[in-house]
Amino acid sequence: MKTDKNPTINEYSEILKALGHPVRLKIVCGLVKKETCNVGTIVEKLSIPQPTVSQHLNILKNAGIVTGYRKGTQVCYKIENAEVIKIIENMDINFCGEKLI
Amino acid sequence: MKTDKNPTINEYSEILKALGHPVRLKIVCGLVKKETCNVGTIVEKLSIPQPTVSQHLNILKNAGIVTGYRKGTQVCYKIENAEVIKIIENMDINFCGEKLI
DNA sequence: TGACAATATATGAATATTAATATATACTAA
DNA sequence: TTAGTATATATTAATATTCATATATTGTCA
Repeated sequence: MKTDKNPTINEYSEILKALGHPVRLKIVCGLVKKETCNVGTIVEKLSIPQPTVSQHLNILKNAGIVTGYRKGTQVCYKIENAEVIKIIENMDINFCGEKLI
Repeated sequence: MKTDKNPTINEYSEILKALGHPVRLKIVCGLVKKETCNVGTIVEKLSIPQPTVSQHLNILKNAGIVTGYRKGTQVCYKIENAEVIKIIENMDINFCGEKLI
């Protein structure tokens, strides 16, 4: 309840909008479970073209949800935002065999 | 954890997408607090044209988030989805004087 | 019934999103 | 330096969203 630094309605709606795409939600759920993941692994697991994945990661980055850090030739992404972890962990998702990352 | 009837990733992304708009998030947060509200009141409180409000309510209805019921000449909306209440109540929103509904 | 109030729907223009292809950049190893 | 791997960015066409105006529908009451 440190109300002051909490996200405003507009900030939350930005976050929810970014999470409101199946590919991005899979990525974020995966990162909540895995802590960290590089781009190539996401590309493989989701079977989506690499530029498309980078574009989605960029949207998540702009929403303040993830950050990336270099690790040699790869870039690893992780969740940046504690609020988002709370939101995701609070949802009872039925993964029904769905593969994440 | 009755995993079977919980929303899937795709269903959740639909919900989050619907919540990912400042006007709709205000409406939903307001309904979580107020239990129920008619269209006219939302129009007044948010100072947004009536058709625009009806359109947003329709999006929320299609996402399974709210339902409306007639009460004489008015239509009252309320939250339909328990998952959504959980999501909203779990968020630490800084309303900073923002008026809801 | 007619008039009015409350809400919904239709339409369309402006804008945004999505996702693919092509290309550029950054790092590593030889 | 060069080649190769990993990732990012640019561009673009298709599609979707947003939001306003105009109009239709539904219910109430005299």
